[in-house]
Amino acid sequence: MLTIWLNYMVKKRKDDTTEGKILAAARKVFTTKGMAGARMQDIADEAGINKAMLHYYFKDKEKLFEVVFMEGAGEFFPRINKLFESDASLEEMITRFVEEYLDAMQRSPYLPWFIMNELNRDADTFLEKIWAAPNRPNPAKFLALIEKEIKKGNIKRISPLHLLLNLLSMTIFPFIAKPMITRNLHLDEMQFRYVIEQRKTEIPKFIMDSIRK
Amino acid sequence: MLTIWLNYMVKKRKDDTTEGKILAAARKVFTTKGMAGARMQDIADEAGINKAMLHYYFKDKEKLFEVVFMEGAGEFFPRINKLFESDASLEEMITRFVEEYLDAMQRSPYLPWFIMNELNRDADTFLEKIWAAPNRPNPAKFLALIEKEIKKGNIKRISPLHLLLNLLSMTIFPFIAKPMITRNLHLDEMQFRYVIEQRKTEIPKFIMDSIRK
DNA sequence: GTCTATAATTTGATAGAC
DNA sequence: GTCTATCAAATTATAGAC
Repeated sequence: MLTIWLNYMVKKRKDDTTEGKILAAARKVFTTKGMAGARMQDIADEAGINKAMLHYYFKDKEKLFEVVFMEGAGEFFPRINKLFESDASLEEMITRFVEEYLDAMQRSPYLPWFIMNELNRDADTFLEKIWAAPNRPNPAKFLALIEKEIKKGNIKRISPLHLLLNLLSMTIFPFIAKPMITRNLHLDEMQFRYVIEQRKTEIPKFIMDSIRK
Repeated sequence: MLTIWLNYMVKKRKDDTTEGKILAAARKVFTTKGMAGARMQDIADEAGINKAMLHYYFKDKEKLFEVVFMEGAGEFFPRINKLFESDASLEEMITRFVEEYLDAMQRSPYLPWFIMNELNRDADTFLEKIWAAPNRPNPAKFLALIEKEIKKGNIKRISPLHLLLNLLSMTIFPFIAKPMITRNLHLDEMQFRYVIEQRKTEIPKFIMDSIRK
């Protein structure tokens, strides 16, 4: 009885089903090599099965890629929205956004690069679908809040647009430039993680120091 | 006599030779689609010639890619070095770096993405070669200058590493995220150029406001 | 559902005429 | 140097046995 229950729990774990193994493998290969560079054979090997299974479960390469991409975009974009749609103060908003975003990206470091990458290749195809999703990125509220804070005299006069760009840049860029950064600054994996950890406080401090009156 | 001279001048223009046409086409295709996504046929079409010519001039795809990549990296990295090795003051250094970098990228907007992209794919292969080049990126001097300015009490205590990361992020990231940015903020090509133009003053101001005592 | 074997397609590269 | 036609290799996709 216990074994049945254990079996059930284990079987339920996504990564133990064939479909789950394929998805995990596809995620890994697509996010590191991109759509064009990924090979179906690599994905099959990574999943420990054969190519035919990939087609059995996901029809063709494009379909499999789309699942992985949309899943990735779904993780990448809503975190931006959390920032935009929260009711917190500006400082709190910024702090929490940086923290949560860096945490999420520590778990999937290749995600920012992967999303940006495929967006550069095929912006219209994918942005169309992301756009249609319920939690599409909407910076309007964040921009409006900054305007309000300026008018209330709480922060310096600054372009809301550029503040937003600065925030996103400082948070996301290090993951995209990771190979360049680790190499040029002689950082190993652990040290890079530590630098990212530091940025959770460094970025909000840097921003607030700049806009505080 | 005049026509001979004119002919000579015209023939000398790189883009009018077959080799020049190929290089220009390869630049365009490789920087937008990447090594894996680029097709030799696309390059040939873009150049207005046939595939055989590509191999006649550049042996194979990999060799052609390497020429384009190293040429691009040669343009991308030395501008970082100009910052690192100048004798200017910190503020002047930052201002000039941002200005020159954004100018260069306005001319080749896909360059940052292209370099980062291939570095993500094949970091060791290319960083090895870039590293061997005489003008390899060397942030040490910039980091040292920041330390000095802190000790002299000219600026706030701040982590030099994070300041460097912030500077690079804010300058380079918008070009990598261009499709996302233009789409989400409803910017057309002209407006994007204008925003970049604004950043030449916005970024240095943002940084100096943050680190000034 | 899973496998092996094979077909079909795409794409890089070359041969050979001009 | 340039072109057309063709080959060779890599890669996606499917057929069919179990």
